[in-house]
Amino acid sequence: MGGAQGTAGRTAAGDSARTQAVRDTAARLFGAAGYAGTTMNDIADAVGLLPGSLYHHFASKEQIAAELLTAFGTALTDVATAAAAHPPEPGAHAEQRVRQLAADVMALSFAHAAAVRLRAFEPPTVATARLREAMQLPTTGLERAWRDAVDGLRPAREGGADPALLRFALQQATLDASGSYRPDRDPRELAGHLCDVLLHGVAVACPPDADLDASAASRAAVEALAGWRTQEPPGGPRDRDTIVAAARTEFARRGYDATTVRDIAAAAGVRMGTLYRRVESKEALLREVLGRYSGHLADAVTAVLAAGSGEVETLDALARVFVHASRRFEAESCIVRYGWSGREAATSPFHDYYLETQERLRALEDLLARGVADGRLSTVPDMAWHIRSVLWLPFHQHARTGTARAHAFLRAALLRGALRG
Amino acid sequence: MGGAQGTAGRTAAGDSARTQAVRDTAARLFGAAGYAGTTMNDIADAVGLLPGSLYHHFASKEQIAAELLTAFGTALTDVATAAAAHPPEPGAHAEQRVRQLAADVMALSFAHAAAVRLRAFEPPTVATARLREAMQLPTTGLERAWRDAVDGLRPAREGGADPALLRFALQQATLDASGSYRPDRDPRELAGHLCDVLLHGVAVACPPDADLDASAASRAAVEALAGWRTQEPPGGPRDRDTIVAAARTEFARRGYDATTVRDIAAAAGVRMGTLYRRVESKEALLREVLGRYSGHLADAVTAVLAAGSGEVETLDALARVFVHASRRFEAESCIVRYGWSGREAATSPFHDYYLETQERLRALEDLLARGVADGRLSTVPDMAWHIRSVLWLPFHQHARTGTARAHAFLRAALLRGALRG
DNA sequence: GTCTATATATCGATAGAC
DNA sequence: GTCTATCGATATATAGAC
Repeated sequence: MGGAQGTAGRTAAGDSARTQAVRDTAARLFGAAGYAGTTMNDIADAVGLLPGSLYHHFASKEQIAAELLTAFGTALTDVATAAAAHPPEPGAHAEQRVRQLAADVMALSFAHAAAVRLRAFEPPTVATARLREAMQLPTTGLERAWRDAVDGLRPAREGGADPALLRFALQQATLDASGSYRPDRDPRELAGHLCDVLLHGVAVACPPDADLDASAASRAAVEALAGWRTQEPPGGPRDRDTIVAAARTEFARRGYDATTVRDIAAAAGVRMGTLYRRVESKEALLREVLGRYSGHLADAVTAVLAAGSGEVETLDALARVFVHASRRFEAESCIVRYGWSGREAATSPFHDYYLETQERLRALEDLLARGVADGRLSTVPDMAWHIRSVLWLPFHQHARTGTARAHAFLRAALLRGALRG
Repeated sequence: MGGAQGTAGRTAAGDSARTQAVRDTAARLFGAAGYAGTTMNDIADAVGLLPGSLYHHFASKEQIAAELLTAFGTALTDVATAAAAHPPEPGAHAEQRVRQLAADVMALSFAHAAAVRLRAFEPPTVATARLREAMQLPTTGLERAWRDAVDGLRPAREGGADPALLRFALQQATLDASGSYRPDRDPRELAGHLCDVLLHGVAVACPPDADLDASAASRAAVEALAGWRTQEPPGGPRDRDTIVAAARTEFARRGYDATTVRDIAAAAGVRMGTLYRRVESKEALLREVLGRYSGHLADAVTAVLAAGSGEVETLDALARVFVHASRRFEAESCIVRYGWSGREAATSPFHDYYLETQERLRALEDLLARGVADGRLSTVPDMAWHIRSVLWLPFHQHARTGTARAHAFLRAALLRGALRG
């Protein structure tokens, strides 16, 4: 197995060419704009039909999405089954097995980008019961495959990368890859470079923990993190901030698109009239939530970069920042994850946030370039993208993983390399 | 109790005037055009709102209908409870009790015409589960009230009117009255005249059964009924007649509006293309079904009227005809029952059939007028309407009632009077 | 298999009554 | 200042016809 997993993975025997065209078009649009963000009208326009005619091919919008998810699940099971067919062997082959699995899964993630988007980037509350069921991919086989593959690696040294977190990172990053990388890249090459980063690390020589903890960048990070803790006291019950806080919670639960102004008003305990007296629009609420979030992030990142430490120490401090950010701003992480679609459109309320993340990515690229230039960092193609996707992994979602353990893993894997001795 | 049961029966405390206006308007339109025949757009137009604005007042179209049905059920229970409060006494008061109950129920039927229409004249298949549940009126109390009232009447002579069928006729005719009479009549007067007809009969002197059976009208009726039995042999499987027969069955099951052309094609075992090759339109199918039906009815009625018997014998023969028609053309009876709304519109596919029923009603009126003129029939206001509603009662729906027993009941009640000695 | 017409329903936003 | 009732736009879906 392994190889090409093109649109063939989504075809169903016996379907007419037009039915297939509808499915493919829907997949493209779902992948780009999400389920709620894609209307039957959009699909019909793109295919060249009238909206009602779609219902000759599919019983409902939901059914199209469910079929895409099912096809993805089937393909994943096939990959896991093929991986299980070759029992793991310790030693030299082990790394190759991990790389093979990463490449296979990442290829699937790209081939089924719509399903990935639906499963991982769509808030569960917008989906009906049937669609939620289809979102539950059969990942037990895949988890077993990752466990076998990672267990085959040379046992970690004392203080090395936590194998459980390594499994988690590899599985999560490869499965959701199509949401983290640009679609024109080769997923198998990306998988290889991601493995380079996680298994071998990017620091040519890495200082001991004590030195990293004592760096100026680290101290700047810790200080910025302390600033995040300042919680504004909740004002009066009908205060504007109360509404913003309610919007934040609701956006995180349902996603921006699926959250109605009525939801927010109900959660804030006010009526529509009051809400619209306090805030301009639903979009303004999102901009405010994202603005505060991005401001906090920018403060911390700027402080770390300005501390003047070496590139390795700076990268370590950034890891500390992002690990804490995933926790402290879990709601905002959900919001941007769900709302990531259409981010590039200038009219999108996510656009400003998107631009700021692009700025931070460029700053990271500059940092890495300096590190490569002065010989402190090894180089890998698209290194900034890989590092960003690893820094943003939701480690806190993995059972009992606190920020300290997550940060320790990032040091061990990202800087020193999970396989390095 | 008893008295006025105007729109007050449908009001709900705490509703705004507009909400009440929406409910009342919906009731009016549902009563006139049925559930499927009334759109939210129609209601909104009539109230002076946009369709979407209706959803501020009611969660769904279904909810409006369910509230109307519930209000009708509550009012019926109140009537039954009030009737039970006065235990029945044998003797002179008994007839008055029956008349009181008939008047009360018929008044409710008129005040809740929309609910009556929804419950009795709407095919169950168009309703959702929740609406079907609301259609199940709490009639056990009412049945008990009718049993008590009718049992209080003087026991029937040997060969007199069957008390069970008398209960059935009174309950059915009063409950569905708003579907059988014009809405501008006073329901309490109508109830009184209906009781006159059923309890005292319209024949001044009624010949014995043997003479009725031997009349020329009776022989003409029996001969016409035999003609109905000629079943056209079902042609080829894709024959036009096969499609017409399938349409007849489907229309009866779901009602004309709710039956789709796809339903008919599936039932006939043909594809849409074949169907449209054989028949002109869905409407043409209905016209053909109703045309055959009306033709058979007209043949029988014309033959009976042309037999030249006396008015009493002729009426008895007509009773025979309609009792058999309810059975032989049960499907058609359902179809016209469900499709009765909008019958007066010239564009309605039911219009032709409606005109023919009007003709038959006029013929019945002429017959009755002759009978009154020559002293053979007693006179009651709107007599033809009452007789028609009794002749069309679906006796076969009452447990184990065959045509012979139903015809015997009509002779005993309609001609001789259930109470006459 | 597709079109045209139209159904029920939702949602962001706002005007105006209280 | 607050909230109710409304609009305008648009969503998903169905059905007759060809």
